[in-house]
Formats: sequence, structure tokens, C-alpha cells
Amino acid sequence: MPSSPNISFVLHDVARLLRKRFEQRSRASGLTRAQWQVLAYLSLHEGIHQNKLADLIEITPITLARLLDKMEARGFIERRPNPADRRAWLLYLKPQAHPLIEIMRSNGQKTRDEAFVGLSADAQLHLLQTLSLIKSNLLAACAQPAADREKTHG
Amino acid sequence: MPSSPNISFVLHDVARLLRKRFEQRSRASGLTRAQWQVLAYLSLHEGIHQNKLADLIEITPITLARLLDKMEARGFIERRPNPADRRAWLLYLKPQAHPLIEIMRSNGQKTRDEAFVGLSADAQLHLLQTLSLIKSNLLAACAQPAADREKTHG
DNA sequence: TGATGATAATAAGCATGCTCACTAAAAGTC
DNA sequence: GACTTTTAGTGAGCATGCTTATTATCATCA
Repeated sequence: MPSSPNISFVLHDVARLLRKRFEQRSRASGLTRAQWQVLAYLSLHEGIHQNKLADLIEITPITLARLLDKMEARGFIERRPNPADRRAWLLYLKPQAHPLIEIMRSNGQKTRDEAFVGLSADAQLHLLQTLSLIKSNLLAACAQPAADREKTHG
Repeated sequence: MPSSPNISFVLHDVARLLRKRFEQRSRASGLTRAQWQVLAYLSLHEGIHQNKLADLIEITPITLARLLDKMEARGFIERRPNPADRRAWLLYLKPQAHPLIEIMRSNGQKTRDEAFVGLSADAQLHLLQTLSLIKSNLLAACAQPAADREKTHG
């Protein structure tokens, strides 16, 4: 595999490098990739619950909760109490987050522009479709037991 | 971007899910994806220095050092002193790592098989080539300043 | 030889992902 | 109304990636 690098390793590398490059660019704004992702989704779903947002982003609720802690402390988002359910918060952007969204979107675009040099629009679309297929395969697989030792033959 | 999911986010998701699925499968063996990657590369380059191995895997030397700490403690690898340079270690597999390599390789293959359902061999090759191009674009980009706010006379 | 700089490895500390375990509250059941 | 189950959110602790800084050693050159 490393001798002829396999797709998984390269894919992992590309994800890591995308994140690294995005964060090089966004260091001035003080938002990480993960925090930007939260902002981006939240801007489309204000008033959502934490667990529902975690579902959308496909991270665990506790991972999201810690991201929100930081973003709340920095005044980007707020948790409003939910009168109908005292367990749940309702999530909202604070006004000062709005300008950041445009900046981050632009940083994301710049990073993708750098990453996709030499790829036609068609090739990019094709890549997106391929990755989406793989993602749905993996989501299905992860929901099943690993079947490592239960298979008696294979 | 989240409204029409962009390639970066999906790519990141796929990488995360690949890792998750691999580790679901490998929990019994007790090796993580990162540790398996170290083993895989090391098996092809026994006697290498840490910094050189970190270069190959493209992680920082300190990240590798911590992985090696764990793997050494568990008896998978050893650091031998280098008589020619007292700063540097020479890295070797311990015998008990060898059977693991085959198991991990098989787990990787199973994970990829699940991930690539519906993708022809041609499509997989094409994907690998595309990802490799993106990776080299990003490696070049990361080596350059972010050029976010033009440096006042570079 | 002795100063200076480069290199190998590690330390400290942060970010983000996970699992497992827990509390508080809501919802369903008898 | 009391009991159980489910749900929303969080705490603890681990793994892996990063940046920045430090130590020990080697290499270079005056």
C-alpha cells in the first residue's frame, strides 16, 4: 500500500492538507475549519437543537458541544433556552458572525481553487459525485458490525 | 456550501468515515489507523530515522514520536541507538509486528471494498489519480504563504 | 579549537474527533 | 401518579494532528 499508495491514505492526506491550508489562510480570522463548518450549517438552520445540528454535520454531539463552547465564549453564537424543553438549547448566530461567514466562504473557495488546479469543472463534479457515493457506502458500512471475527469464511 | 455540499467537506467526511470504519474493524488488534500507517511504511524502510519516516508519512516529527512511543511500549517496534549519530534512533520492527501487518492490510482492503461498492476498477484508478493531483497541488500551496493579506513587501 | 548554525528528537499546549458514562428532563406506560 | 425508557446535553479520557520552543548533538568554518 505505501509502495503503491492506496486511495485511503491519499484521501486522508488530501483531507488533512485541505484543513491545513484552510487554517493557514484563516488564522487571521481566528476560526478553524471545524468552527467554520458549524457556522456555515448553523447559518442555514438557525434555531436548531444541538443534537440535530450534530446529526447534520455528522459529528458526535459532544464534539459539537465543545466547539459551541468556544464559539459562544467568543461571541459568534448563542444558546437560547427553549421554553418548550428545558433540556434543549436553541442555537443562533450572533450578529458579529455574519461578516465572518463571507470571509470564510471566500477562504474556502480560495483553498479549493488552489487544490483543484488542473481539474476541469466536469472533473470536479465527477469527483464530488464519486466521493458522495463513497460516503454513503461508508455511512451504511459503519452502521453495521465490523464482521471481523463473526465471518466463518470469507 | 453546506446547501450544495462542497468537495472539501465531503472529502473530509469520507476520510473520517474511512478511519472510523477501519478502526471499528481493527479494535480487536489494538492498532489505530495512524499506527498501522507507521507500521506499513516502516516495514518497507527498516533502519530509517524518525525524521525521515515522518517526512515519508508527511506528518510532523513530534506526531510520529508520540505514535512510536506507544508502539514501542507495546512491543511492535524498537528504537536502536545509532552509533554514528547519538541524536538519532534507527527504527526497526519487532518480530511480533509481522503478523499484524498482514491483518491490518487485510482490514484495509475490506474497508476499501466496502467503501468502493459501485466503483469500477477504472473509476477507482481515476479517483486515485485525481486525488494524487489534488494532493500535490496542496503540498505546493501549503509551502507558500497564505497571501490572505498581501505581506507588506515579502 | 571554539563559535555558530543545522539537525534529531522531544516537550508543552491547543484543536477536534471518538467512546463511555452520567445527569436532567421529557415522553410513554401501567 | 409512579415507573421506565428515551432524549438533550455534558464530563472524562484517549488518539492524532498541529505550532512553537527546547535540548543534545553534529557539522562548518574562521
